[in-house]
Amino acid sequence: MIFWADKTAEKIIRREKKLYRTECGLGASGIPHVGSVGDGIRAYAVTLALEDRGVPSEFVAFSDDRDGLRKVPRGFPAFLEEHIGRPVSTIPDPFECHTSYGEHMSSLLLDALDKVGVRFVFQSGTMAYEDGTLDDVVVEALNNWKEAGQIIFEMTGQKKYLEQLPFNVICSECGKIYTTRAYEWIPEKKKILYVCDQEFKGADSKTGKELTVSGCGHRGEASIRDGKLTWKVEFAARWKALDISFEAFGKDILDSVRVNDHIAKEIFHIRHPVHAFYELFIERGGGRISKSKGNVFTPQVWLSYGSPESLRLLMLKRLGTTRVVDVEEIPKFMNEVDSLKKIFFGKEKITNEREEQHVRRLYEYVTFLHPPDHMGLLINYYTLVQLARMLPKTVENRFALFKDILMRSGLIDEEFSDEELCQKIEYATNWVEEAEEAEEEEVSLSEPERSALRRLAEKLPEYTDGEQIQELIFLTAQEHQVKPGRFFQVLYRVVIGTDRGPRAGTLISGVGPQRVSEMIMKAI
RNA sequence: GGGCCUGUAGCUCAGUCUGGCAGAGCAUCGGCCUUUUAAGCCGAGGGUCGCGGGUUCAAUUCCCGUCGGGCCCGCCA
Repeated sequence: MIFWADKTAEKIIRREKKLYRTECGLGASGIPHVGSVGDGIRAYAVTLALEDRGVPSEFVAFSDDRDGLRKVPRGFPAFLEEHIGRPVSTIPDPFECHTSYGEHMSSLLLDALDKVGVRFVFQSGTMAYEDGTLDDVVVEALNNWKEAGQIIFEMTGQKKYLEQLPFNVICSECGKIYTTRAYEWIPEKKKILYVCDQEFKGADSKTGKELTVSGCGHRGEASIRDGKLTWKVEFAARWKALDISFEAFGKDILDSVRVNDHIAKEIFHIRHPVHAFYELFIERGGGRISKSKGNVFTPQVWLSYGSPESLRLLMLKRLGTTRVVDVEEIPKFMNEVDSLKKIFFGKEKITNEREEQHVRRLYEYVTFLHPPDHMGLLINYYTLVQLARMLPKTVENRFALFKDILMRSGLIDEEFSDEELCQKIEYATNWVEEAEEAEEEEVSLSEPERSALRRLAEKLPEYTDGEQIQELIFLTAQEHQVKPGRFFQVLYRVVIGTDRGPRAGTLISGVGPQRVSEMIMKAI
């Protein structure tokens, strides 16, 4: 097997379990970035690979909703400032539609996973602590906290946990989790002594100002359910408690994972899960999105311009290399899905047999191992973008026009459903309206060109036939001593904003001569 | 201070794991609808695979070094 998820599954399956669980952590402290669904999609791919081998598997989405809020996200209400340092599951939902801030955020991610077609079992971190799921592993960690602290120190040089328990208590007075220091573990009572005397630096991303959050000074005694393990041991703890066989992770938490792998072995006496390491995504420009609207690049944004398949492709294709990802990449991935599909259905050949196998398997995973029976619609995304550019949403019979132009130009002749086409048109339309960089190049017109355009605009409404319109354009150009080539270029620029396009007559008769006439008049 | 990714055609990148004539898309150029710009088709040009060494019959691929681009960790979660 040559696909990474299959290789990973082969490794995992040697562990001989009844049920193989894959896992990913879900951040719940901010609006999820498109990269955040990657963990889930990758873990789910491994679950599919395991099931494909006939063993049961499930994917657990573990929400880190007991993590504290460290900064107020851009555009969020100011009252959140006073909640900095508290677990996100105890902070009110600023949108008032969920029971907490944390629940709101993780619901966004779960919604995205759902839309992408990932099946998962949800586990709230807060619940896992509160209902005792993690009791045993917390006790085990705390009983060995000195040793754990030593491991952390040796691996990272961090001295903090030589002196304090790897456990963040939620202060019973002020409710903050990042300002406490747990200094004593009383095994026989299963109690933790702590003091709320720490400082940490949060931030308000709106103002950019740094906020120092201080503890309230409270001293208290906490139970093992009144806080959470620190990340450096928590992963290992939940791997054990939930019996996790696989977890992917990004470069940002590489250190934590290394430590946890070690902790898993030394403290919890389990084999750490099989991992898949991936590089992070970086954003280049972000297009218009972030600039004008202050939007972050969420999975939902991706899914408004691209299909679930395209997003899966992004996440599954390659793990190990840094990728630039922004909205401009979406059309490329849409087209790549089509090209994988072509190869899968044998419409296009790859000479390298190995590569062909890889591509076919990749396509299967892009469909989450449910490839369609028929190839269906293949259409270049940019083609739809161009069409969408000249057929605004308000045009009557928009879908019929799209279809007609595409059919007539022979771009779609395979079997496909209207639904399929409609969906792709919608993606491209959203793309044109929101994501495309408007390249408003001024058309500099010479006098003859201007008068030729005016003349054309006057005559156009009298015509309906594409061929005759084509003829009209040509004659108009000649009458005004404009080179036809130049005139067509000008015309395309005025009508659809590019230098070239489909046969002009067909195009104009499709869009409607009256409409085009108005567009020309407006432009000159 | 520690670590990761990356450098291949004008541009964006495959290919490197598993060594075997250097690839795609876009762009460029030429040709093709009886006069025109054809979201199409056919064809062409274009690369010292960052640089220097090593291993090998053979290196873009493996090893060592080096230079450039970028990122993560070094608070915490």
